[in-house]
Order: sequence, then C-alpha cells, then structure tokens
Amino acid sequence: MTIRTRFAPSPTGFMHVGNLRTALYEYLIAKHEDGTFVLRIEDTDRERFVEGATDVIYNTLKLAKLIHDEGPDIGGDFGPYVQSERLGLYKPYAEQLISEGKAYRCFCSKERLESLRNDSEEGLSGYDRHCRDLSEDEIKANLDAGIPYVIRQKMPLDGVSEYDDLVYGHISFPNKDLDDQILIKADGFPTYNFANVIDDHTMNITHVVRGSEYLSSTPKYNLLYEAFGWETPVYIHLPLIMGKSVDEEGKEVISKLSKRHGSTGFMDLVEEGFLPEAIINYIALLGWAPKDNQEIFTMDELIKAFDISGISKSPAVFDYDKLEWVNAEHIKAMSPDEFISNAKPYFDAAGIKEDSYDLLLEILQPRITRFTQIKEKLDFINSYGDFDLDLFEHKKSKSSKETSAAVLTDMLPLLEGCDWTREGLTDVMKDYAESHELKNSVVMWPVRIAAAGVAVTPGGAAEVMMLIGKEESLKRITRSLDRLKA
RNA sequence: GGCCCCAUGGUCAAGCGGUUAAGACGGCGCCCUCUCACGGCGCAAUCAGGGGUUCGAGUCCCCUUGGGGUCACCA
Repeated sequence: MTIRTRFAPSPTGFMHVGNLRTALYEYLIAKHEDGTFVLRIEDTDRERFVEGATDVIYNTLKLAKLIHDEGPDIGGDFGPYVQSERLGLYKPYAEQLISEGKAYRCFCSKERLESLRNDSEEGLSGYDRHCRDLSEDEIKANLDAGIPYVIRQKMPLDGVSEYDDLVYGHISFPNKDLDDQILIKADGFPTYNFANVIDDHTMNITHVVRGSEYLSSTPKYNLLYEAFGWETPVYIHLPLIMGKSVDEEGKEVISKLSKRHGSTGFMDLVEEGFLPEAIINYIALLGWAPKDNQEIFTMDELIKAFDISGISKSPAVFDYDKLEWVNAEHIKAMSPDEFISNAKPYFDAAGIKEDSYDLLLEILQPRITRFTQIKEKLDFINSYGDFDLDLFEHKKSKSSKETSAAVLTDMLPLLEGCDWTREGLTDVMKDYAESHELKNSVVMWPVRIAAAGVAVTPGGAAEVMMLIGKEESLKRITRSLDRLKA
C-alpha cells in the first residue's frame, strides 16, 4: 500500500510556519516511502474567503519545494481538490446517516445555542441534544414551516473512544464529553470536520498528519468513520510550535506561535532574507530530530532521513537565533554561482561592477547571515564623511592618531605607485611594515580606517581599497591625513 | 472549569533500566587576526518535586506542580 498524505490548508492568504511545518512533515512522510502528497483546499467557510489566497498557497509550496502530486492546479484521480467544488458530495453522506438513525436534523436557533452556553457554568458546556429525539411529526412540522436546520451526528452517550497515534501513542476519551457534532451547517455547507473525513476517505488518504490541537477532536472523526463503516487512517499528530514573547508586565510568556512573536508567516520570513530552504531546514528540526546529529539538510537529505519515530511530543519554541544560524550555513554551503545570483540584486543596488564579484564572494559569503545584510556591509563604498578621528586609536593594533598620521604620510605615495591589485596593495603595506619594524596592524589599521571611514568593514585594508577603487581610495586617505594633521 | 496531551541546560534536543547525561543554537573565555566575520579550542548551564517498582531510575508506575491544547453553524 502506498502512503497518501494530504495538506489541507484554508485559503486565508497567510501561511503560518506552523502550517508549513505540517505540510513539510506530510510531504516527508509520503516521500520517504515514495508515497503521494496531495494538496486539497478547504474553503467551506464562505465568510472567510480571501481573494487570491490560494495563490499564496501555491507560491509558498513552490518556493518551499513541497511539490504535490495531486491538487487543484494539476489534477489527479480523486478530484476535484477544492472543497467548494465538492459541495454536492457531502450532503448525501449526511442524509445517509439520518436515514440510518445515526444523525438528526437540529432546528435550534443560534440564539438558543448561545443562551445555552451563557447559562452553563463557565459558558463551557455544549449542546443539550434538544433535537436529538424529536418525533417524526415535529420534524415534519418544522420542515414544513421552513425552519432552517443543521445536521448533527448522534454521539454515544457513554463508553470510551480510543485510538492510537503514531506520535502520542494510545489516547482514550470519554464519549460523554463529545458534543453531537454538526455535519452540515444551516447554509448547506459541510463543517470542516465533516468535509475533512469525507474527503480523506474518498481521496484514499492513508496517513492523517496534523497539529496536536486535533488530538481531542480525533475521537469525533473516528466515530464518523465508524458510522460509515470506513477504516480509520493512521494518525500522526504533531507538537505545536510555540513563540516566546513578553507580556505587559515585562514577564516572559510562551504560547502558541502567533504574529505577536515576530514574523511567523513564511513569506514574511522570506522577505526578511531567510532562504526558503533554510526555513524548511529549521522547521524540520522543530519537533523532529534525526538519528544522528546532522543539523543542516537539503530537501533530499530530509526525505531520506525523516522518520516518524524521531518526532517529539512536547511543544517547541521557535528560535530566531537558530534560524539565523541555519540560514548562514545554507549561505556558506552555496556554490559561487548560487551565491552571486542571490547577491546580485543587492550588488546592483550598491552599484557594484562585475569585476568585484569574485572578491565580494570571498569576503561576504562567510560574513552574512542573510543576503539582506549586504547593503549595510557595503555602505562604506558609497558613503564617506568626516568620521570621528578617534577611530585611528586602536590599542590592540598599536595604532594611534600620531602613528596613523606618520604611516599614512609615507604610505600615500607608495600606494599610488604600487600595483593596484589585492596582492600588490597587501605587499606594499607588509613591506613597509617590515622595513620599518612595525607590526602589520600599525600600517593596515590606519589605511583601512582612512579608506573606509568606519570601524567595521568586511575584509581588510587591501580589500576595502580594491572595492573603492584607486582614485577614491587615495582621495579618502589624503583627506584623512589632512584632518589628522590639522 | 471539564476533558486530552506534555515535562532533560535559556532554546532545539540525544537518551528508550547500569552513560563522566551526547550534539547544536545562544552566552562567556582563549587562539587565529589590520576591524568584523569565518575557523579552531575551551567553559558555564538540564533530568520540575514527592512517593513507589528494582540490586540499580532521566528512563517504568502513581501523585503533586507546571505548561500546552480543546470544549463554534472556524478551520
């Protein structure tokens, strides 16, 4: 039997990393066994419909390289793959249950249900099964009167529902706590719970993978499978992804990851400069650990290594620091071409010419954790002002304003006359240091500071000057020297 | 509140009856070094508490505590 998993998002226009991780695990579980990964759009809630939201889903999956084998855009043998296009399918199943005495029409108004909730202790008890045993006459009268109704499933009043989850093990649940769940809403649309079961069954889904928030509603699903005489799928519930934030009193709180914890939308993270493959890599590790200690994975490696037994049960806190590290590792693992093509937009924005690419590749690749940082790293190339002369003071480099002035005075003509290459520049500085019995740093420090005008630069004096160019470098050094002497 | 689930450093976590309790991120220190990174080396830091079971418990059982989830004509 080949494994079939499905990702069934609602088109809300926003892909939360928690949802994405669920999709990832569904994909990995299927692909590890050479199975099929299905995309199904769950849009039964007309009020929540967002224009263009399905595109966000397609784009996200494409960027994340979670390629589905069946779905609305590519078809398959079990279509349609959009619930709103399957509407006719659900009601007959509900009516079948009514005729078998396993479900019933409920004519209660929303207002009545509302007051039911308000009257109960904490507003927490459910439906009172008021319509569960209406007589045929009462039902007919209500129907004739055109009173809108929902279809509810009759839940067992006692006993225990049990099932086995591949992550959480054996779960048991007292039936008396189960509400007579609504299958079909008054508007004729199926509820998520109902459509989900019908679709999973009719699409031959073998493994249902979802967040652990469904752990306690799974007995309801099973009762539905049971009512139809269908085989239940294998359940794999995933630990939730949590976020850390600070409350009004300045206390640190941990709760289900949401926007208040920072960027949690996949697209938001991408915009901040996180690579899709790094995000995927990181979230794979949130709630799952490989057999060995590998941390950095490509998608193919994840498919190979993924194992359900490595999924943990306890919720995991999303850690931006580690994501940043994973991102940096992916950047460092890039081939020169990959790096350049990712960096090109930023190079263009900084007016960098192609002949600097090799040098920038070398100095930037180990230094950035996100490509979006390139702009500020290269700021010194295009902006230069009268910086604080105290920058020439650096104890560890044995550099001071006095030594700087002396060194720059000597270096200026030497630099002007030397071979303007990285090696040529380095050599002329080192030779000078050697012949004057100075530490390299006494020479390099002031040159770099004078040329860049900032304390921190990617690369050293020679690299800085190569990036700025001969003319501009000499101009800047002259200017700094004048200011030092003034 | 009822019900369900969870519990190893600050974070992700390995461990599945006998270990000096891995590893990674972050932090700190040292080395490398013209700055910042990269790289290398090292340090600090964890079994929530209490009962059992056992020759032996982070590992099994129970209770307590803590955390999370869920109780919609949302998904």
